[in-house]
Amino acid sequence: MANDLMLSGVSEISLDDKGRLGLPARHRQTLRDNGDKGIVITKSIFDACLWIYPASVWVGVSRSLGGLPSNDPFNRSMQRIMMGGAVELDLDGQGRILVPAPLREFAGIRRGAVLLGLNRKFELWSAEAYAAREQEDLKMLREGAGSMGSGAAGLVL
Amino acid sequence: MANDLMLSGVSEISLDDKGRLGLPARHRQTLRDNGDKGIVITKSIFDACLWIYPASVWVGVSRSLGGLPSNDPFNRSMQRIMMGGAVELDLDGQGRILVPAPLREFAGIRRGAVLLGLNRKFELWSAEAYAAREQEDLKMLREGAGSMGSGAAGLVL
DNA sequence: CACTTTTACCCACTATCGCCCACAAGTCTA
DNA sequence: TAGACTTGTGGGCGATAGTGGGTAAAAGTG
Repeated sequence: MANDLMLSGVSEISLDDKGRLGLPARHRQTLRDNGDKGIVITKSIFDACLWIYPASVWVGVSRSLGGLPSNDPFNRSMQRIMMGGAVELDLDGQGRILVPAPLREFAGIRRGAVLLGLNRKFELWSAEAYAAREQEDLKMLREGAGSMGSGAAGLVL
Repeated sequence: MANDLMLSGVSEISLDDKGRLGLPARHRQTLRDNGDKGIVITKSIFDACLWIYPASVWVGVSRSLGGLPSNDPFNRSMQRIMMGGAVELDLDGQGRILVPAPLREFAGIRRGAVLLGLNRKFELWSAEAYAAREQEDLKMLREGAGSMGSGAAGLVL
């Protein structure tokens, strides 16, 4: 069941010269268990990184996106970036995907990359961008812990 | 029952060259009694240390994290650090776990480490970082006892 | 229609991880 | 006090995951 997916974990991955990215074995396993054969890769609307969805999750996401009223410019921007950037891909025999050049460029990914499991999707960062992002995240968390965002203040970690 | 867990105590542990960490026997026993076979290790959002959750506790934490609205940057940072960092591991035959290299690096752990039981989870520190942290903790407590943090003022210790 | 570029599939190598065995030191018991 | 057991640590080895490269088909372009 797609809603039970719990993707997580950092992986340092290197793309080869052809732009292929090998999905870590544990994630391949998770996707298989979930009945997913394909994945959808698209642009993040928040950061210079890519979002990678299991195909079964993407259908729900794209449905929600498509259902947004398009009189709102923000919605139109979101649709253009996410729907427009979305490419459906299958894994090759070695469990790899070819990340399309425009998307690689969008995220500044050359060779070193970092793949983050985030519940229902993955985020793919260039190694450099991720290192910077991690520092920013930590800074924000450590400075702003007293004024936590919506819903987060009551979390018991 | 996961909510009854009462992990406590400090242990000085040394990781071997492969990055393996042997969980102290008394904690292994506690986890067994609790019906936990796996553990989840992730990054702390507050300090340069790692959080180690029994798998049964983690499911609740990750569900809470995943449910946070992602339009808030603070939430996204939290999700990226905690969900993104989270790796599920099983103990090997000797009751050890292999701490993934990116996480070891995050916490600056090389060989000497300190494991703290904190109710529902563990904190894993590098020996040096923990020594420094302990000094800071004591300093803060002695100087700031009059202005205790949220909820602590009324504590009967 | 021919040529160039890209992509998909196959094979192959190497570093790493997971599992097993082994030992040393400390602790409890008889 | 001595022996047996438990616990913490080290290391070897086989399986496999991660990466690189070649080749043939397909698609795009002039």
